[in-house]
Amino acid sequence: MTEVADNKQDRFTRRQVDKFAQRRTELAQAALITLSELGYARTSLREIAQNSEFSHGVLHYYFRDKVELITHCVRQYKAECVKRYDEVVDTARTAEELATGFGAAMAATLRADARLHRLWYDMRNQSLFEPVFREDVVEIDQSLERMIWRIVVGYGTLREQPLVVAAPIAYAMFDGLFQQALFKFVSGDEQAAVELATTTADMLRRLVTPTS
Amino acid sequence: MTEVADNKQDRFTRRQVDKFAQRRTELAQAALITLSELGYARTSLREIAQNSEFSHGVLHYYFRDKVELITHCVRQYKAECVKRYDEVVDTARTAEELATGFGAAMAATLRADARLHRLWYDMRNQSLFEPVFREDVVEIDQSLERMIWRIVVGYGTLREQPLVVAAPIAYAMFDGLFQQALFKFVSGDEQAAVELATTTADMLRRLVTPTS
DNA sequence: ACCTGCACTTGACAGTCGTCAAGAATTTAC
DNA sequence: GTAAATTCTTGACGACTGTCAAGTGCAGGT
Repeated sequence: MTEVADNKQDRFTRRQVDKFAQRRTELAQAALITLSELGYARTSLREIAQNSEFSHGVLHYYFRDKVELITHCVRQYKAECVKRYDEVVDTARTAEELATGFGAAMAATLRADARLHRLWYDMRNQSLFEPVFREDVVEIDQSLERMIWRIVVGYGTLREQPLVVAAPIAYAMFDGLFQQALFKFVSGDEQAAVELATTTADMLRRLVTPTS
Repeated sequence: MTEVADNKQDRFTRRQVDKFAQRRTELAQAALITLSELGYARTSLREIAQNSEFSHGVLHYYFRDKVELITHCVRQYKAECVKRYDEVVDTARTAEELATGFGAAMAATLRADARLHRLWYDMRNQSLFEPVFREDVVEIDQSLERMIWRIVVGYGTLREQPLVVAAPIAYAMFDGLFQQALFKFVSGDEQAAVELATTTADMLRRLVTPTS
C-alpha cells in the first residue's frame, strides 16, 4: 500500500477509505486511456485530467506525484491483462484445442488491446532507464511468464509429452512473437492478427519433443 | 538525403559538404551517448549539447529539428549494429562453431552495448506512438531480421538440414530472448550474458529438424 | 588590410511541465 | 440547520522545453 492510502486508513472510516480507493482506480483508468494513446513520454497530468471529468489539481490529491499515479496505472493494467488468458487454459480439453485456443486468444487481445499492449512495452522499456518502475515491471513480467508457463505445461500434459524448454525461454519466445505482431498491427497490417494466431499455435506444438 | 544537406550541396563546394556531414555525424555520436543514457523521453537538446563540446544552438544549425537529429542518430546506430554480427557467420567453419560463436556474439554485445540496445528498443517503441520514426525503425528491424536469417541459413547449410521456421519467426524468437536478457542484465544480473549465450546457441540448434 | 561568408554562441521567446497553496464547493456529522 | 471535514478547482510558481533571431569570432579570398 502507498503512504497516502495508509494515512487515509489511519484517519478515516472504512467507508471513506473505500471511496478514496475507488476514485483512485477511477482516475487511474482515465490515465490509462491517455497513456495508451500518447505513450509515457508525451503524457502530462493536465492531459490525463482533461480526459477525465476532473481538473488537473485533483491528481495530487489522490496521488503523491506522477510516478505514483503511473505506477498505480501499470499495476491496474496487469490485473486485467493476466486474467484473460487463464480462461483459455482452463476451458481447453484437448491439446489441439489448447493450441488453437491460445493462438486465438493472442490474436484477439492483439486486436482488442493493441494500445494497452504498446503501453506495457513502453513502460517495460522505461524501467530500463528509470529504476523507479523496475520493481513493478518485474512483477508483471513474472506473472506473464507464469501465465505462459501454465499454457505450455497444460499443453504438454494433454499431449503427455515432456517439455523441451524452460519457462523464461518459452515466455521470451512468445513475447517476441507478440511484439513483432503488435508492431505490424499498429503499422496497419491487418493480417498480423491471424498470422500471430497460427505462428503462436505452431510454436506451442513445437515446444514438446516430437513423437516419431 | 535531408533537405538541409541538399541545400548545402547546392550552395557549397564538395569539401564543405563533407565537413558539414562530418560534423553532423560527430554531433549525432554525442547525441547517441546522451540518448542511450537518459532514453528518448528525458533527453533534451541542451543535455545533448552539454555532452558535446558545443552549445545548444548549434544543433539547429546542423539539424532542422529534434526529430531529424534523433532520426539521424538511429540510422547511424543501425550501421554500427548490424556490421558486427556478419563477422560471425563469415568466419564460422562448422555448425557447432557457428552456434557457439553466435551465442558468444550475442552475449558480447549485450555486455558491451547494453545501453545502446535499450535505446534501440526505446526508439522502436516510440515508433508505435509517433509515426515519424516508423519508417526508419522498420528499415532497421528488417536489416536485423536479415542478419539473423543469414545466421540461421548458414547454420542449416553447415548441418545440411532443412529449416523449420520462416525468417520473421526466427527473428522474433531471438529478439525476445535478447530483450529478456537485456532486461536482466540492466537490472544487475551478471549471469544474464552467459545464459543468453547458451540459450541462443540452443535455440539455433533447434531450428533445424532433428536427425534421429 | 579589408571584406565576405561560414561556424558557432548567446539570449530570449512562447509554451509546457510537475507541484502546491489557497480557497470554493460539496458532503458529512451532530 | 449549522458547523466541520471532505473533495475538488483555480491560479500561480519556478523550471524546463524546442526554436530561432541576433550577434560574435574567425577563416579565406582579394
